[in-house]
Amino acid sequence: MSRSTSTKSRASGRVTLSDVARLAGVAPMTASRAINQPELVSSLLRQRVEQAVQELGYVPNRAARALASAQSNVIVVLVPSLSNTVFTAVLQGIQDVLDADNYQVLIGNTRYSDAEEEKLLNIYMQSNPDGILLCGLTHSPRVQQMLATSKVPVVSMMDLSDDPAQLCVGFSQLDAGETMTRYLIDKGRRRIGFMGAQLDERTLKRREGYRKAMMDAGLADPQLELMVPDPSTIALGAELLGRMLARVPDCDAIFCCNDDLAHGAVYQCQRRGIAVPERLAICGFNDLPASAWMKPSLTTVGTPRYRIGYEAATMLRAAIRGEVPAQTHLDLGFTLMARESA
Amino acid sequence: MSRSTSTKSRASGRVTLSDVARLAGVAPMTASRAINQPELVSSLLRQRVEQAVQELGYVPNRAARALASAQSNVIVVLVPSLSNTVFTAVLQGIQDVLDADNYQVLIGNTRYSDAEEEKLLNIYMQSNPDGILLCGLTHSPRVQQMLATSKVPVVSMMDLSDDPAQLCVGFSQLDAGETMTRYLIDKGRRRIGFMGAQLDERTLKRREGYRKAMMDAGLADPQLELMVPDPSTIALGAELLGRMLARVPDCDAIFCCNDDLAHGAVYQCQRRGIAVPERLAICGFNDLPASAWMKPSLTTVGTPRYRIGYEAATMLRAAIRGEVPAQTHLDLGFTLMARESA
DNA sequence: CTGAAAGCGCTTACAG
DNA sequence: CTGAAAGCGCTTACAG
Repeated sequence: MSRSTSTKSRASGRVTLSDVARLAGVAPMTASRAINQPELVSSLLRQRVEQAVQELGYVPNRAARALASAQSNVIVVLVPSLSNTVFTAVLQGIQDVLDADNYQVLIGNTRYSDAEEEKLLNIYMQSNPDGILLCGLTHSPRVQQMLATSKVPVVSMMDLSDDPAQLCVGFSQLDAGETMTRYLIDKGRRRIGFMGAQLDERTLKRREGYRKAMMDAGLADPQLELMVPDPSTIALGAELLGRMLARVPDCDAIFCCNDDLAHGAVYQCQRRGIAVPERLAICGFNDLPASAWMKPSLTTVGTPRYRIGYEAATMLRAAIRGEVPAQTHLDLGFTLMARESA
Repeated sequence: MSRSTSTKSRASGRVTLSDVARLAGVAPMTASRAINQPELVSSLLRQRVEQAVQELGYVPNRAARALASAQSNVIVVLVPSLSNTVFTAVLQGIQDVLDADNYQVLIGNTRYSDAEEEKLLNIYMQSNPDGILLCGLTHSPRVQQMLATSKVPVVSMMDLSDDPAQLCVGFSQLDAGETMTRYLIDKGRRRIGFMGAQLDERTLKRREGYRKAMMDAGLADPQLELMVPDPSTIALGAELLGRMLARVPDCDAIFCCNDDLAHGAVYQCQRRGIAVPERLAICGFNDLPASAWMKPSLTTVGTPRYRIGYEAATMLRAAIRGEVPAQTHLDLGFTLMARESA
């Protein structure tokens, strides 16, 4: 696999801009312009360059461009999970904005781990990103420091910050948790359990809302909270339902921190012959596709995940361009979906 | 926001390797070695460099490294969907192999479109990837040409190729489709429908297997095939079930090309009071988490998606290192999951 | 509208 | 084990 020439050159063998320029009979600078800012080049030269590009199959070298221009056109997105469709919908929204714009989106999966987030961000900072999209408001001190010193624009997704300076797009997880709980209380439920898994920031916020509503109604009871750090799955929901009923036999409703858990709880009730919602009301969070179709259909909270990604990317792009944002906090709201299960 | 110095410098203001070297009192080359190949540097200088890195908060510039070394450490992965958990599991397997290795994984979502695949690959080739991971065996001529001329190692995922030279990891989609159909025939079903959506390569291969089994049993009937190009969803499965029964009233089993469709079909049967499996057997493909838990539980085909990603990434890494693969085709098989619905 | 020069921040390929 | 020189493939910042 030796090079055909015997020079000591480190050339990669790939076609470069200089090759294109030579074939087109112009300076590399002109070839560069013809490709990136064609309106600045006479149509004659532009055509000659375009033809040379075609003929040689020229592919620009992104690393060289990034180095010379000090602009990477890279956007880093860190999500806590790829198996949770909530975040893949967020990613879809992001890509729909950014793909069209010649941005390269680096997707990192933090697996709900602060340490992993730190590690990924550390690696991705090497790519000198133009902007960063994160999930949630709380991050490790080192992550906060990295972001602060880099001065790269950041938009936080999913929740709304208390800090007015922080760019964020989402909805109040706390309000949503409170709203769902009040709905159950209004339906006459009294012994309302809360089932939480993963114990990520959003689950804890939803529980805060649950607590607030229970407290206000004078129904609070620590026994009613069942929290485990395991990842949310249907299987876990099925298991936790059993544990909840064993611990609180008179439990008459369960607010699951997300739909996966709720699905598992409903399926478990079907197996055990527990009537939903008559004997036990069950509700979830996020409104996954199956929730509307299963029997009984699931009462849950609809969340604007696709739009969160879409609007966050739009806001980030504006920030990168140095535009002053019309608003730093974009509240996209949530929707209570009252169905058969509660 | 002007620079503090009045030089014409294009310097980005970021800390560079030279800054580290200066502070450590060594040449940039030595600083580079201390960071990337520490075993080649005396422990004294190594420590001085490490301290300088800490003190300055040095972050290496990946673009500069890629340009100088002609090695990007980028791996491109193209999947047809991010909302389908099959592919997010594949990605998980890939990341578990590659994240540890300082590779940067670029994830592209082709949305089941050849044109989009072509566009994404075109853009990603600018990053000069060390290797590429694709889903499926068939690609547009231009994609094939790009891959051929670039000489970048490629591993195909999901199915097994007829071409012995093509690196691939997966299982026979055709055999799986045939196996599931024979299972239904062996159960005494005669009017077995096939419901397919998206019409991607894998769905068509599964249908081929279905046809083969039906033909062999003398049960083939074009009326039994219901194929639509729309994306697979639960809602679509529910709708298609209605259309299938309207068209083939004596249909006694339905093989859905994937679990989403099957879930929708089962839910629709529940709504219409159609007994599953007594009146109508329903089965799916992929064994998503809900399939084992729903009532009736879903008969389906278990597929090794995480392992496909894991093994494909492992094979690609070996190919990048120039190792001769022990085998070019890795068949990970599939498992018929016989449950309640069929 | 076009181009010659310099430089982005690293690593290769030597030489000592 | 250490380092001076050159170069990777582009774009910036000028100058004409």
